[in-house]
Amino acid sequence: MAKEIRNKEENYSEWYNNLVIKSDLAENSAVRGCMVIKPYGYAIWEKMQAELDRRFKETGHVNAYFPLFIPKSFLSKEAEHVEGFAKECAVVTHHRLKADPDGKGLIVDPEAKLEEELIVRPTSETIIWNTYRNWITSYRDLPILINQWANVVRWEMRTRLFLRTAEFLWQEGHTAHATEQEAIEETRQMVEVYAEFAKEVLALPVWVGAKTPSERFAGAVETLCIEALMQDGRALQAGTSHFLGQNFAKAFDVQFTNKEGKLEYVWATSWGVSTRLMGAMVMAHSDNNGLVIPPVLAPIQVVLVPIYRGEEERESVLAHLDDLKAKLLAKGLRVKLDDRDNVRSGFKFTEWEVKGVPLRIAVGPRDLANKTVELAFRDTLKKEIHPLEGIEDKVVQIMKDVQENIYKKALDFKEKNTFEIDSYEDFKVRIEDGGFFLCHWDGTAETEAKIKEETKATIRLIPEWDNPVPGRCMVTGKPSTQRVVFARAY
RNA sequence: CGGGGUGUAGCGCAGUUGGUAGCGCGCCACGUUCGGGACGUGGAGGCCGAAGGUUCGAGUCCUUUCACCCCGACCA
Repeated sequence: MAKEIRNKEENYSEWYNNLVIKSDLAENSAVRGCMVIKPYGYAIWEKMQAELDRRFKETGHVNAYFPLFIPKSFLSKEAEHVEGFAKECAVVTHHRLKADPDGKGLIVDPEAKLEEELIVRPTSETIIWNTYRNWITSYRDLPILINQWANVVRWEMRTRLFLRTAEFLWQEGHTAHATEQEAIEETRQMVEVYAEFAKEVLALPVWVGAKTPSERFAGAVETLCIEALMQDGRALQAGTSHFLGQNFAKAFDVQFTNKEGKLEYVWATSWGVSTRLMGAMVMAHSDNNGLVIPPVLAPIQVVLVPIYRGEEERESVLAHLDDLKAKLLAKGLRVKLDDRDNVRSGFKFTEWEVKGVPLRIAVGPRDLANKTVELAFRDTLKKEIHPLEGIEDKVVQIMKDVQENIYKKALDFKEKNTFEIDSYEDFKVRIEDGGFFLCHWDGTAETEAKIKEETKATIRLIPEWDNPVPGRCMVTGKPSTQRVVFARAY
C-alpha cells in the first residue's frame, strides 16, 4: 500500500516550489515544459554532480564536452537510434533574424537558411562517435572513458516537472572499448555505480536489472537500469547504462587495428542520469510537512535558529550561536545561522522544515542558562534537548544516522510494496495500489504488450536473481525461467 | 492530436437574474509582540487573457481567438 501521501498532487507542487519553478518565460509554446532551477534546488544538483563525478573519476573516467548542435545527417546513421529520437527533436533551420518589412518585430531571414539543419542534441552518441572515429586507430587508443555534463532537449508531447522536462541537465558517459567483454563489464560497472549512488547519496533503494527489448534505449544491444519506487506506488527509472555493441562504431565507421594487426569495430557503452533524480529524491522522501532532504545532499545540513526577545538577549544568543556555527563548520558541516530579525522564530522553524533541512538547532535564553541546545529532526519530526558540550561531534553522528534512517524508511517502504503475484486476475486488482510486482512472464513482446495495454503496467526490469526460480507466465501459462519486475511507472 | 478544465491584484481565489472591482496570503508604514507559520491600525497594488458583438450599461450574455492546466497517445 502506498502511503497516505499518494495522489496528493498538491504536495508535489509544494515540494517542488522550493527547488524549481515552471518556466513561464514565453506566452507562446517555445519554452513550455522547461524549468527554472532555483539556487536552493541547484545546490542539490551540484551536490549530486560532485558525488557522481567523484565516483566516475574513481572508476577511471574523465570529463569532456561535445557540441550542442548535431548535423541532421548524423542522427540518421544508426537506424534504431533515429527511429527512437526523430520524433522529439528541436531543429535549427536558420542562423539569422531580420526586421519584419511589413511592420514591427523580427522574422526569420529566409536568406539565412542552413544548408543542413542542426538538431539540438537529445543525446550525444552520434556526435561523439563521429569524433571518436578520428581518435581511434589502434587498440592502444582504447579504452576511451569519457563523461560529459550537459543539457539536452527532447521535445516530448507532454512534459512533467522534474520527471520529463523539454530541456534537462544530465551527465552522459560514452566509452569505447577493444573487446565486447570489456564493454559489457563497463555497462555493468556503471549501473552498479548508479545503484550505490542512489543508496548512499539519495538514500534510495533501487532494483537493478536489464530492460526488455521493447524498453531498450534506441540503438542499444542491452539496457541496464535502476528503478526506484515513489511514495505513490509508481516506479521511476532513475538511471540507465547501455551496452551499445558495435552499432555506433559501424554507423560511424570507427575501427581500430588490434594486436593481431586486424581491423575491428569498436565496442561501446553509454550511461546517464539526469535532473530527474531530484524528482526521485523529492517524491521518495518528502512528507506532508514538506521536503525531506538526505544530509549528504542537503545544501544546508544544520540550521541554527536563535530565540530571544529584546536586543540584549538577541546579542547574547547570537554571539553564542556564532561560536557554535564555527565549531560545526570546523567539522565540515554545511551550516546556516538564521539571524534574520524581521521574522519570528516560529516562522523560521516552519520555513526550514518545508525546505527539508535535516537538523535544526534552536538556542534561547533557557538554553544559555542550562548550557543546552534543542535539536529538531526533520525526518522524524522529533525534538530533544542536548547538552552543548560536545554537540559538534554529536551532530556529525546525527548526519550519518539520519542518512541511514531515511534510507531504511525508503527500503522498508519498497519491501512492503514488493509482491510476488502468480495470478493475472490478482495482478490486475493489486496493480491499482501501486508497488513492484514480481511475476513470471513468457518472455514474448506480445504478452508484455498485452499486459501494458490491459493494466498500464510495464516490465521495469529483469533482475539477476542469485537463484532464479522458474515458473509459468501469469498470462499465458507458458514456461518462464525467472520472475521479472512489473510496475506502473512515471 | 483526442477528452475534460481554467483564464479577475505578485500568488491563491470569490464575484448572484447584467448596475461603481472584491476576499485571503503577500507587499509598504507605524505600534505592540517574539520557545512552532503573531496581532492591530493605516496604505499601495486591476484594460477582469485578447478581439468583435448585443445593451442605456458587460467580469457576467453571444461569436471568434489565444494561452495555460489535467487525463490519454510519445518518452529518461
